Amino acid sequence: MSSPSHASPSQRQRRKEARPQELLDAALALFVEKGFAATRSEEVAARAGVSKGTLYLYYPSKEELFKAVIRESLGSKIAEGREELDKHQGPMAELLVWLMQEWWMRLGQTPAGGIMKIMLAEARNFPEIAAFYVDEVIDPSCNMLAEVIRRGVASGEFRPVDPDAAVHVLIGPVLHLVLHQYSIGACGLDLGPKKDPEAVIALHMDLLFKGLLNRPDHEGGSAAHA
Amino acid sequence: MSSPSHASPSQRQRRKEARPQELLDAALALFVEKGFAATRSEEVAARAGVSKGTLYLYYPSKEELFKAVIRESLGSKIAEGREELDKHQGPMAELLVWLMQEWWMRLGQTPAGGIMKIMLAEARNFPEIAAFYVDEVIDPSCNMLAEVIRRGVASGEFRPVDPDAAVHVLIGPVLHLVLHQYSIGACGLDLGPKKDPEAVIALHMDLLFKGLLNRPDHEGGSAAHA
Amino acid sequence: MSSPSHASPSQRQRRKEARPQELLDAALALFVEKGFAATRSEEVAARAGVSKGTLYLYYPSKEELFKAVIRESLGSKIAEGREELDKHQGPMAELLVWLMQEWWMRLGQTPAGGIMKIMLAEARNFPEIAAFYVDEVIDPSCNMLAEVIRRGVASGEFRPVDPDAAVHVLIGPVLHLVLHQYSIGACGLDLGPKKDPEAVIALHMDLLFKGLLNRPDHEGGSAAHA
Amino acid sequence: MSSPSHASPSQRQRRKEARPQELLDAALALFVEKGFAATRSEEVAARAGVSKGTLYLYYPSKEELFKAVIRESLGSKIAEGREELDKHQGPMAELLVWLMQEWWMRLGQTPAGGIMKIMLAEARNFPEIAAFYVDEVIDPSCNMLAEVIRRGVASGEFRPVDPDAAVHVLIGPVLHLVLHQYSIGACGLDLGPKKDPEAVIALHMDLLFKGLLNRPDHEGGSAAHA
DNA sequence: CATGAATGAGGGTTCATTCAT
DNA sequence: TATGAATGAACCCTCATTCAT
Repeated sequence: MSSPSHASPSQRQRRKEARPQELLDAALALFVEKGFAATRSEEVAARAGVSKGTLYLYYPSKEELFKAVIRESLGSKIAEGREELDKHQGPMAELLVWLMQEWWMRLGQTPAGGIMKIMLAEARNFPEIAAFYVDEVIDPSCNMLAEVIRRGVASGEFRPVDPDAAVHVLIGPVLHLVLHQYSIGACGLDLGPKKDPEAVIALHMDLLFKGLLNRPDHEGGSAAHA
Repeated sequence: MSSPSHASPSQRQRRKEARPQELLDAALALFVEKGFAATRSEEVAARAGVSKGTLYLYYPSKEELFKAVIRESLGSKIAEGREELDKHQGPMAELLVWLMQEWWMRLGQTPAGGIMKIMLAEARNFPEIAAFYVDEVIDPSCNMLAEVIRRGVASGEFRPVDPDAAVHVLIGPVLHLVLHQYSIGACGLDLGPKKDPEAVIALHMDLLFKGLLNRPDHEGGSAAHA
Repeated sequence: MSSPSHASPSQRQRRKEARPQELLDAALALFVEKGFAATRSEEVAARAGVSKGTLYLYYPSKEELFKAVIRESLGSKIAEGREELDKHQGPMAELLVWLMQEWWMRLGQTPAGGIMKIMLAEARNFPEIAAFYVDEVIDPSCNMLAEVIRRGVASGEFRPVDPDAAVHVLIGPVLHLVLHQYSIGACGLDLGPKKDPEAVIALHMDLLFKGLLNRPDHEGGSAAHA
Repeated sequence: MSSPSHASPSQRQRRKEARPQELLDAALALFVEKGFAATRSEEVAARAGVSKGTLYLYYPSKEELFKAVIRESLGSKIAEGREELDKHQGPMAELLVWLMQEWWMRLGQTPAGGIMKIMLAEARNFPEIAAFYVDEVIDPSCNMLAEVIRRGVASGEFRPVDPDAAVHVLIGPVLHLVLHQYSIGACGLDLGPKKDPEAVIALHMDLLFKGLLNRPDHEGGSAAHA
């Protein structure tokens, strides 16, 4: 599937349609690992099992390849969350938990999450791509989450907070986990707490809803993760 | 301050000792702005007001310069917080607020915060630096914050939570703001909510302590998500 | 005529025999327009309505294609002038005028004239072709013209001049017009005098025969192109 | 002086100012010999005795180098002829002879003449340069020669001819000789008549003034070059 | 110490040529 | 026979690094 050299010659024709995807996969993996600038286009080609020149049959330049990687990886992932929001019926808190977990699984567990790291590292060198990323990924995501907060506040489920600011509190820890995983976390260092990201997310939700302060009033301290 | 070439001869002597620091400052600013790979060593020299060759009198290679920048920027910024922890008397919540605000001011408002972005981008290409960063920055910071949580829990101020996991919830939003500021936020795009980072931090603290859920002040526990 | 890809299947059979010529035509046009090195072989194929690979079925390399273009374009255009010389009866001056006009029409008005430009540009890179060109085109042409001069001198029609040197005076202006037309003249710049090449040739003949100097003696100053 | 490698190391500093000229000379020679496209920039550098990178310290691209070659070679050669025209007193015929001979010596005997060949070959690929060449070289030259003709006609020395058209007749043979010399003439072929370009020019002048036709009437047929 | 001219390995990209279909 | 995907050698240009001054 991703074996370097050309395996049997009879497969060539069949590969033709898979090539773009194979190249995108290779590029994503390497860009995440080494950064965009530090990845040589020949490496991408080699990882996809083709020669340098072949890469340029499918993408006219390294930068266009980068854009294609972003489009392909993030393009459709946004609309899905939106749909969930629209069809959800129960309390917003439930939806938020589901969204956070889903996000972690989609970004934290797949190389697509590494794109965030790339964007952070290269945004200033590629303003055009940064703008694309903001328009296609960041803005829709934030808007959707803000809408969840807004509805919760409107229904009285949530305290009255600024939805836009709350979104960043919401996002922060998950983003942190994702970014960490693809940079320092990938260095082979043994980082105690990051061993269990799901637990962090669970606690994040628990704290978000109930707060950190002890409330002697009623609940006798149902903390998460004893 | 940054006048290139030859100023008055008397100033030169004075400069000589400042050179290493001037070079590190220049390098830090550029690495943060453009990334390590995309910064040309000649640019660094020019920004420090010296010639290309001079740079190599102080640092044997671009990579060593990079390491020096990181080392220099990270050194000993940690101890201060530790002291504050030891001498603090009031509730831990107060200390946490002070620490978050302090952190934002020190990282968000100074170029040193850009180091986080650099580390994120280059950690995998410089594992030794990453290890250094973990040992000198991440671990101490996390340990200190964990200690704050731990004390709060012990005193009954906080609910019983896993301190290590809580640290990441705590850190996430601030880190997010800092990283954003040095990458996408620097692209000139207009990003609504990020216009007021202090408000985000304030809300972060508010939510952290009191939770998002509406609590009719005594009510029988409307906790979300058991 | 130049419809690419697959026309009707019946036309294809017919085309097969025309292919070599179509390829040569396409190559000639492009070599004249852009030069040999700057013309991509795929362009030649595309202009001939075939694929890149097909070109190599007919010509083993771009260089061989170039040689074939030259050979094909130059073949046997010389003999005709020769015949004219042999059967001509009147004064040599008349013949010269006819030859010059004929030459201009054949070279100046057809893409074949561009070959001269190509030869000039590429002769040193393709010495064998240059030799071929000298043998097949330059020498016969010059010899024929020299013969015209020689006869004119022998019959007393012309002053006694060195025929070989005279040939170059004869050729110069026409060559100049042809070359210009295919290089600078094709750049869209507005070049006053070159708007009327025929007038230049007419004047060339007039000057050649009667000279530029005013001769009060007898003929009452029959200048060309008042 | 033009020995490839770096001779003695002490000369380096001294060479610095000579470098641009050395590079231009090398580039001119190679462009004339092989054409612009077919000359590798590394070849130019090697011929100038420097490395590839050094070339780019002086000229930002191969194309800019090309432009510099043209400017440097042709820039000032035009005005000089003009001066001669202004201060000349005797008959225009004398001036024309002088100009033609001068031109041949300046273009035919120096590599600068090869630029004409380059322009011919590359004009269509570099319209900007072609425009420059027309403005700076062709137009001034033609205008000057037309002026000579015009004065001769006005004074009665010459027959009434169209000056602009006459210029092309005048130029043609010289141009032909120059171009030939740098293309086919440089292939090592033995080309009889071209062995003596000065003779061709002399005959060109003789024919131009007196014409080719035998004129029994007055002067007893003083032909040039028996 | 400081300079900046010079180097040359290396990276992105092109394109003549091949070959499986 | 025709195709066009694939190759890989070259080419232009950059830039980290060196070194003579």
